[in-house]
Amino acid sequence: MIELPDPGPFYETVWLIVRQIPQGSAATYGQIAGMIPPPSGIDQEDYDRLGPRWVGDAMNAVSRLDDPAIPWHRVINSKGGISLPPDSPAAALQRARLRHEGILNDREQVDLSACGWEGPDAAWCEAHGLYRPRSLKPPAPDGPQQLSLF
DNA sequence: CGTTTGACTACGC
DNA sequence: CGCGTAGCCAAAC
Repeated sequence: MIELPDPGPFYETVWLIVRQIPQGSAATYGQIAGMIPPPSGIDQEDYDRLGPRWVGDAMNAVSRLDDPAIPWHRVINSKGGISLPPDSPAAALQRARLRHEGILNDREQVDLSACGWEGPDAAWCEAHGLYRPRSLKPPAPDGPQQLSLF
């Protein structure tokens, strides 16, 4: 099934991470990139800029592999939206899967503050030489916010 | 083998 | 808050 000659360690690492995203959660390209140390020879500064795009490349490659073990649909952009061309079949599939998991709101976006992935546990990250991801949820300046409903 | 494009983001209006 | 832009590398053409 895998026809790509050698996707490279970076892609493999991306796929490894994406496999950890649980049903009902979503991660962003930048978030995933931020978990991976810069490939050798790449400045941190450059990597911050390019990493998210490479993650996108890895997702593009995965759709060609069509590996059901990699929940690529749970990877979205920093705005909580789908980055595929809206009219493409792949986008339709992603929308359908996200909707099926109940995390796509009426504006066809994922509320990252509610469904944003918090990442694997620290032990897992350390075991794989990865960083813990930054949280996608809004900063809590002073402990858990009281939900002021009234 | 040169050109074009893109599954990104941060930033400015 | 939505839309346009720059920057930048690797794939895809």
